[in-house]
Amino acid sequence: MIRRLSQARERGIPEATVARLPLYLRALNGMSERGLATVSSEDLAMAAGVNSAKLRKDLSHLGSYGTRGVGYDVEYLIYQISRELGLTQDWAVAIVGVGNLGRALANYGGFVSRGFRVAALLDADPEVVGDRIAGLNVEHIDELEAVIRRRGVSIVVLATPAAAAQQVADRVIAAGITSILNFAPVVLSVPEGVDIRKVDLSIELQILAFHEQRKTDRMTGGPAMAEEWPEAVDL
Amino acid sequence: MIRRLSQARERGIPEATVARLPLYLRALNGMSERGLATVSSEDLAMAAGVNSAKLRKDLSHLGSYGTRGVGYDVEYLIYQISRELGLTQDWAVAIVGVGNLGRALANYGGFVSRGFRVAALLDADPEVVGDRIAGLNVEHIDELEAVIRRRGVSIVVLATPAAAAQQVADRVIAAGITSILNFAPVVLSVPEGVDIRKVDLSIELQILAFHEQRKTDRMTGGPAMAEEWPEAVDL
DNA sequence: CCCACTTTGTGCACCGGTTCACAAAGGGAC
DNA sequence: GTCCCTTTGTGAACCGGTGCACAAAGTGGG
Repeated sequence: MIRRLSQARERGIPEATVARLPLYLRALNGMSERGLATVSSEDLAMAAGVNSAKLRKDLSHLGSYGTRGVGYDVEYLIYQISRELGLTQDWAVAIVGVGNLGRALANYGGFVSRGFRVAALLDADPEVVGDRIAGLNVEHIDELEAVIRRRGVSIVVLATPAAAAQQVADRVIAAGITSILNFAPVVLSVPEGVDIRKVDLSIELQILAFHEQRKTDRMTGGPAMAEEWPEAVDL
Repeated sequence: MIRRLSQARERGIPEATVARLPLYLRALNGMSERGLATVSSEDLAMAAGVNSAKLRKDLSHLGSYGTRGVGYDVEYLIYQISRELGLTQDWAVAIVGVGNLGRALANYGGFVSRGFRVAALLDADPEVVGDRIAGLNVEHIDELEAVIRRRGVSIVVLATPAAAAQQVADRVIAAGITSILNFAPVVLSVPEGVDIRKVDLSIELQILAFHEQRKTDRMTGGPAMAEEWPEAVDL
């Protein structure tokens, strides 16, 4: 018991590990549904698409929850990971910006299934304010602070146009929010202590394009180094 | 000229660098619009939200495109990064799965602005096949291989339900696709040489929740270690 | 032409994360 | 109780990436 605390979760779980816990959780939920009682690190790692040594080290950061010679108890591990991630509590999420993406997010089932609940939708366009989407009334952005307070919102999803994102971010931060998921293609500047995660669809495609280009270059006889850049391009 | 090739892009740009190039590109485009001719690593790094040494090292992997004492020529650097990322060519993208998310992606402006063109929408549901979305006819999934060939699609975006994703992935890979952007919450298993990038909205929220929990724990007098897990939980 | 100033490109030390490989621990058979 | 088998938990080497700090390279003024 003392041992567990000492070398395990005492202080901080590596960021890389935190990012993989949801993956393990999903795999475990699948196993739970299929009625599996225990699982080895080998099998779970396979299902989550990672190396088994990495999985074991990740889990060791939470504590010593496996049984040597047997594996991990599926239900118990689900509970432990859920608790560690804070999914045993209910998180109220507000989505700001109800365009195509905001609508898609509001209707996305994956949120509710975990501990997340879309508690508010907000937009600046009077045209959409008042609309009913995914069982919620779209409220006006002027109500932002009031809505956050009233509904106990603690995570905000930004799905606004790029131009509005920083401004909205400033307001929600002033209202006490410290966790933001940003879909707008801008670099937000935020004070110390505020967590921002960014999802950028266009960037993902650009990374794919880079690799795809490399692959096709290779096909067609290697990158055409010399002619690739005409030597004297003066601008 | 030989020097540039020797220590620079000869072989491979670090993955971490590739992931940041789109960021730099966006910042540069903003500067170009505002009429800036040159920019220092300090300013560009600021705009992209990274450390200036990192920016310089990243750019040095592409070649030696700056001028000491001056900075980087904005237009020239835009050209070089675009070319490196393969954005000087036109990429035909197919979106499979025209639910809420697929629709949002089809209408998302960020794609077209870079070298990406949504060339096809496909779905299995006869209800939506034939619909016109973002100027495109939704085609039936049975046409997948034919559409990929006919339209010269080289990147596929998966926005299907989780249950269908692996099956669709297998088909597009068999049809010769080697770059996939996956929005379905599953771990796809794919052969060597196929690039998968994954965007998972629910995972991002879970990571935020983890940090948010830590923060609020700290507020309320540190994590309640002892009582947090009742010692003997036997399952 | 030379000097002072700016800014790049990079060597180097450092750090977080990954992977290997194995000792420690538990289960089950006899 | 002892032995063998399985599987965890982790020490240690390794690897990619980060950031400091500075030499090299270029600009502009006098």
